[in-house]
Amino acid sequence: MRHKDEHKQKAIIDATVKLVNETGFAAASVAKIAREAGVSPATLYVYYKNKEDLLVSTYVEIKRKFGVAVTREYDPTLPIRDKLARFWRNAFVAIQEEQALFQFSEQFARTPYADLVPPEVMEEYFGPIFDTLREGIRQKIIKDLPIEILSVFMFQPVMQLANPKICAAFGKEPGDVDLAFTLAWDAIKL
Amino acid sequence: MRHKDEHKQKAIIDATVKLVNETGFAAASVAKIAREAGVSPATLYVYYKNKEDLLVSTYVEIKRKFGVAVTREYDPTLPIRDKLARFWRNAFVAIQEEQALFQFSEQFARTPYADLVPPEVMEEYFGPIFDTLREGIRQKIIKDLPIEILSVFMFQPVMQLANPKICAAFGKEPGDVDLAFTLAWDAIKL
Amino acid sequence: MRHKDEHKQKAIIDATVKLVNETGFAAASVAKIAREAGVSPATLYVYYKNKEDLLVSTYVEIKRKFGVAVTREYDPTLPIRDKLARFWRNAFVAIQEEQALFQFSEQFARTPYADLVPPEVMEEYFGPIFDTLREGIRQKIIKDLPIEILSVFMFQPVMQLANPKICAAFGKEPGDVDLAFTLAWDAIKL
Amino acid sequence: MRHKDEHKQKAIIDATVKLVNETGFAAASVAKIAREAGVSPATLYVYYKNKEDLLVSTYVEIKRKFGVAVTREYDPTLPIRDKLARFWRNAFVAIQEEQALFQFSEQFARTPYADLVPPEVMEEYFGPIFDTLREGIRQKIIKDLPIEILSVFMFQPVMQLANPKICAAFGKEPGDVDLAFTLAWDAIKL
DNA sequence: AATGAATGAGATTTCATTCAT
DNA sequence: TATGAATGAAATCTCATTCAT
Repeated sequence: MRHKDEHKQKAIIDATVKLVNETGFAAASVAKIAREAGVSPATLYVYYKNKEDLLVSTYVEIKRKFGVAVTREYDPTLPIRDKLARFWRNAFVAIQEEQALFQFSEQFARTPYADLVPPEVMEEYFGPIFDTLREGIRQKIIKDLPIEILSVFMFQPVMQLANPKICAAFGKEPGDVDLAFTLAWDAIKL
Repeated sequence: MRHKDEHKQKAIIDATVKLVNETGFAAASVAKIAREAGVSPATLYVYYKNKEDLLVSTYVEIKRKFGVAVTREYDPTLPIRDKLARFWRNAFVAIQEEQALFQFSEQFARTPYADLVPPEVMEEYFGPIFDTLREGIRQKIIKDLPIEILSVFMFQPVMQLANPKICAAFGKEPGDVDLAFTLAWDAIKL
Repeated sequence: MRHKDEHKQKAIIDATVKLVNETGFAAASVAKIAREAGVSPATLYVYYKNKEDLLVSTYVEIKRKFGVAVTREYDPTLPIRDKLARFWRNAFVAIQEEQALFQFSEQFARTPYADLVPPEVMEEYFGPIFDTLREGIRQKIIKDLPIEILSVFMFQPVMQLANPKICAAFGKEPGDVDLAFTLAWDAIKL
Repeated sequence: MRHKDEHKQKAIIDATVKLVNETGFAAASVAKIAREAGVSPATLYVYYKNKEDLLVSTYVEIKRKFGVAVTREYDPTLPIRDKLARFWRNAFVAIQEEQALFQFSEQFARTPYADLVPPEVMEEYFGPIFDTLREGIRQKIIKDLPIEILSVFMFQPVMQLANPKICAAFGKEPGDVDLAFTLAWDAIKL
């Protein structure tokens, strides 16, 4: 018997991301995704239970990738501010480098589909960030507020800044990222 | 598509928002929207040219409503910080009060459909906000950065904070909103 | 608005019966039925909720027709034997005249679909037959056995005899039917 | 398709019968049958040419089994009535013991597939029964009618009586079967 | 012999829209 | 204006079967 073809798996995910980004969730049909991926629509059902499974799995996989990218080179010995700065810069770079994946995840996250993803999954991928914020609070460096709220001020802006559709002007000059981080930091620091 | 039966018009918009929120754009079919609104599918085409027109019009209408709500009681004589604080609070209250409309607009905005809406429309609704930021820069009260970037730090967080799915803990206590505004202000103030 | 087209309704039922008889339940697809009926597959779903509804409704309708035909000219004053003879002859004629409908119902009845039909429906259509058998028992003309068992001996044979595939030789000669009824009567009479 | 793995062969037949009985011919797909049997869909094609072959072979095999069961302990020296009584009782017991196989064969026999089975095959399995009826006619013990018609009156009822779905009340008491045979015998005896 | 992967063809059903009233 | 009927096109998914191992 044959083995599952890793190449096909990747082609399907890429096609899904591309089509959803270009045409939206509503118009991204299984047939079109399959054609884009160069496989038969039936083949898609060898890899995924159904369309929902395809979309949710793709989302989770993307979130995992970003989780890895953002927490890359995590150094627990750094000062709080530097740790957060690294996460911030990592996030900015990752989003810039994988615009398509990011756009997909942003679109997906606003969809009712998103409720199907268990929250533990997300928690796992971004744990170090939350830990760092908690540590900052304990050390009285960061304002004593719920983690979700601090996260919103710290990381929501970077997601917009890295999106050239929204902030075309941003990120071209060296120093832009450090400057923007300062704003985020100013928001949450004590 | 004007002045036919206002009551039916509203029923259709409400049904559209409800269905898109609950089932997503892909599953919100004309037939289901019509059933939810208590009219025939054909009736829908009396009010809107086609499905795209229905969705885009609904979005623009929602944005208009939020524009009005956010810039309500605009007082040009107030200090910069107080003007922004009012926008902020208005936004928070408006989102809280019209969760469904807000959710729809968030979902819609990430859709390729959103590109069909001319940017001037948005500019018109939220003009006073941009003016205020520009004025703050001139007065050297706010950091001298592109308006889009300041907007991101100032208003992106409130959109998340007002969403109980993301920040369940927020907004229950009096003072929450003022406190949160302080964070946003700290980010952009000089 | 338009009205539902009785002609189309009938065309769909006829097409269903024809295709199921000729190709079996498995091969009788909605598309083929629609084509045979001269309507769009989508139109079929205006009249029936889904394929199962189409098949079950068709079956119930056929049973109703046969119920009417078998109990036609029911005369409560006749002797038991004559009443049963009339049911018997009616059944034979009805089956002969509507071979296709009968074949469909026979095939359907052996299908798991048949369990979806509530038994009261059948009871209603064939009530007079059961009443007559009960009366015969009371009058000590018929063997005192459960109605189902008597029914089996009385009416199962006629269903086979009227089927030319099984009994090609039967029913050509006048007197065949009366003769065959005698066998059924001999089985259940005291 | 002979003598590979008898165990697998049996598993496939059992799965076929089970699925056809529970979900009908239309829904009994090769994939589901294979899963139920615990083999790969491809394996099925080692044993049978195609799906049709699987179904027809299963039917013929079941008919063979019932033929053997019904004519078991055939004693040519017995009187006509006793020979038929034995066939009758054998049939009743066989159907009762192999409800699933019987249900499958009943369902299959009404299907257009059934026309693919050459009639000689059936004749071979049930030959002794037909011989006995012919003998009875010759001895002027049984009514002089075509064999098919006598068969219908003699054996159609037992097929229904042994089906608990139709005759739930029947067969529980000792003597039920003998009593019922009397009815069948009364129908055809001179 | 046995199998999981792969697929073209086709299944059922729903879609957005128009028609006739 | 308002609508239920009607439909071609397209949706998702499963089918029986073959392939490569």
